[in-house]
Amino acid sequence: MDFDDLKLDKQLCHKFYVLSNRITRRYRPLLKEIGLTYPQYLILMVLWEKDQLNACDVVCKTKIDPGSLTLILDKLKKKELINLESCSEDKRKKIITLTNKGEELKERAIEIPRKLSCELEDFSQEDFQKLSELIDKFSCSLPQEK
Amino acid sequence: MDFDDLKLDKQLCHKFYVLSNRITRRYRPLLKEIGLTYPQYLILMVLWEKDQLNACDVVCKTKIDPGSLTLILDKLKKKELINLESCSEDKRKKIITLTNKGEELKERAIEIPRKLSCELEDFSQEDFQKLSELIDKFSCSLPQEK
DNA sequence: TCCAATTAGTTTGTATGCAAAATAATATAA
DNA sequence: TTATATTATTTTGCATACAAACTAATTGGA
Repeated sequence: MDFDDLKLDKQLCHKFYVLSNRITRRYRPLLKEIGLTYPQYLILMVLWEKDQLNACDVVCKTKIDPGSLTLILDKLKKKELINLESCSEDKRKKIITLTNKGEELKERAIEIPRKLSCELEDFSQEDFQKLSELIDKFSCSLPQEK
Repeated sequence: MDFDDLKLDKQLCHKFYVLSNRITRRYRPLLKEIGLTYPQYLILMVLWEKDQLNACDVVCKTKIDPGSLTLILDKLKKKELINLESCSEDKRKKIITLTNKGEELKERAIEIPRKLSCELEDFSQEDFQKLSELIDKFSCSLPQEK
């Protein structure tokens, strides 16, 4: 029988696994300077774009697991970067709002993508664009999750 | 100031984060059928290609964190899929070997990449190849880690 | 030869990712 | 209206990912 399909080098999944972890590792020291982890950074990014979201919105945008989100939000609250309150119209919903401190962190965070993009060597804007598009296309070609 | 660089949609890192998790999630039910997690599957894949590796080799190939590897290997041993023994020439090294049961699992595992590749719609072999190449190129353009 | 690197692996503590079950509140259909 | 379904979030338990500190064994250089 032919087992070539089981060779690690051929697995796109493994390339994603490796690169995703490696990218996060790249962010880590920079994020540490402003006291954030990567998922915490994701959450703040969506809030910096549009403040006052509920947990569900954040899950939708960041794709962070809902179960994990609860814990991470608690941590962001403890760091006084966000406020949490339940929605008066729909008490199931939890409204997330940036504090001043959270809003101000944006100024320092903006340096992160800038620093990191400078690190890339021999990877052009066009490559970047193309890679981005292919990932989106691949994403769309995967079966929907429920 | 311009904060466009902080928009989530523009972050390649996030695309990787999302897709990598999504792919792993796709594997999970199939792997569950043969009693493996994704990292466990990675380890077995390298052993199926070449049996009798030490922990360091496995780290190199799979890029699994060394600290995590210790635990995962213990679990694979508990499932009687591998044997662990220390190398006689260099006692620091830990030799990993497939058991018969571990070797036999290959037959069932081969179905996994086959099933999953069938799931992709509108994503051609050429796209696949191109994506794979771009990821490699991107990978190379990242600064080396120590 | 002997000690200072270096290498291979382990341990510890923190932070997710995730499935699945559980809660609580709201929407909906009969 | 009322029982049922759905939605939003939390909880629980397990499995990594990772930095950092640590141990043990081996290598290399003075």
